[in-house]
Amino acid sequence: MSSEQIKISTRDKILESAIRLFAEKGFSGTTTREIAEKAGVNEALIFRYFSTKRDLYSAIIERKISEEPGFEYPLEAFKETRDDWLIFRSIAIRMFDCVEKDPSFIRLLHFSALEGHELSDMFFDTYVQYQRMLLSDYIERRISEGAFKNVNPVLAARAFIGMVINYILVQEIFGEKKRRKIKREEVADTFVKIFLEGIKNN
Amino acid sequence: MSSEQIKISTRDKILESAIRLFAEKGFSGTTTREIAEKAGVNEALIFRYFSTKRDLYSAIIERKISEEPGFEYPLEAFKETRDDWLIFRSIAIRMFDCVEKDPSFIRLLHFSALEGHELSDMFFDTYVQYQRMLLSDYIERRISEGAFKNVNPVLAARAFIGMVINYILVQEIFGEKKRRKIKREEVADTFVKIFLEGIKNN
DNA sequence: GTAGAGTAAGTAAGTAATTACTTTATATTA
DNA sequence: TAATATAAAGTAATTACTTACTTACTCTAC
Repeated sequence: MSSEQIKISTRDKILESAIRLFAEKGFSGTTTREIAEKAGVNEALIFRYFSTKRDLYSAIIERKISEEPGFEYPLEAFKETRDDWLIFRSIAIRMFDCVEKDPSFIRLLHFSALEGHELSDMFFDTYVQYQRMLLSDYIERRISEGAFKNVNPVLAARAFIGMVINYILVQEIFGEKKRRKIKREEVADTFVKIFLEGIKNN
Repeated sequence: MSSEQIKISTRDKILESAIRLFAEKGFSGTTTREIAEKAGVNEALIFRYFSTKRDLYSAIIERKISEEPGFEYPLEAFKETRDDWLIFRSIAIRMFDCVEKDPSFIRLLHFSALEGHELSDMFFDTYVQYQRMLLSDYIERRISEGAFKNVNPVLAARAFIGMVINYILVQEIFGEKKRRKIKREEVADTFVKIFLEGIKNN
């Protein structure tokens, strides 16, 4: 009870290293031997836990889908607050946080889409569609309240998410990370400012 | 001189089918046998024209880099016009056009970045960086003229490009293409409206 | 407590298929 | 004649995946 050793199961070791490798080099760029080496287990064990390499990949995506949603929002805030600045800013910051906490996530998402994995749609829906829906609902309400201009709320949501996601994508995948280093807060503030000034009435 | 047959060289046939396959399945997801089959040439010929598979990939990226820049702007317009609406709208439309004309382009760009090809940086610079620079220069000038708010011009440029690119990306790579079908013009108008209203003074 | 049985975890070696790439010998064309 | 193409066969390495076997742990019976 006192000195409980944290024993990482073999299954988890395999999953962990597979996530990192698939995120780094994609499905067909990663070999099961590499995965086993990185996990420090025998290659044959992979196939004891997962019947095929593709199965392992699917297990990873399923796990990512069911895991803490990464950028989960204060949902109540969406319904009670009308503090646009706070809401949009917190969404942007939350997206930055999510990617910083789990850098393999965005690479996995893009690899699985490009490589056409069967679960990539669900992956996409869980994160992107859901988020977009929440945001466009909020925008729609603000339009009907007369606070926002009368624009297509889905397009407006996509505009805002697009700014942020694309910024992150360029940093993470196109490796601009190291070159420029603008503070996240400045980025978020600028984007929110442009967007809100652009959509607000008056 | 009269009945000049359009003879597609073997090299071009190989390049052509390799572009399509690499864009579809990535570098490590594509085999040289497939490329040869699709091109209708013998597999051995690939290695007569390109010493390795990697070489072929590089040749493709180099070709895409040197090719007509896809979305080339009316550069003079940037310096002479002050019609913000026209400029931003034409940029957005031009990006839509480019991707529609050559759907493999955006997939190649993303695959090469994810798979970490050595030329992917140059690829990125040629298209994204250059375009961003043009746009941020324009924004900077408009700020100094007092037409735009005083925001970081590079961030503003990235905000606008991000909206459009992300929209395209989701349609093309995450396959939302078929589901929704909003007219490009409506998308462009909405984005430009939000952006310009957000950045303009008064 | 210990023998033994049952089960899970681990391993080395090997499978057949596929990979990028080569070779050689034979056509076709300019 | 000389470059360019083809087909077919073959290379060594690598691939995903399997096999047959050993070890380690756990539970039960006495």
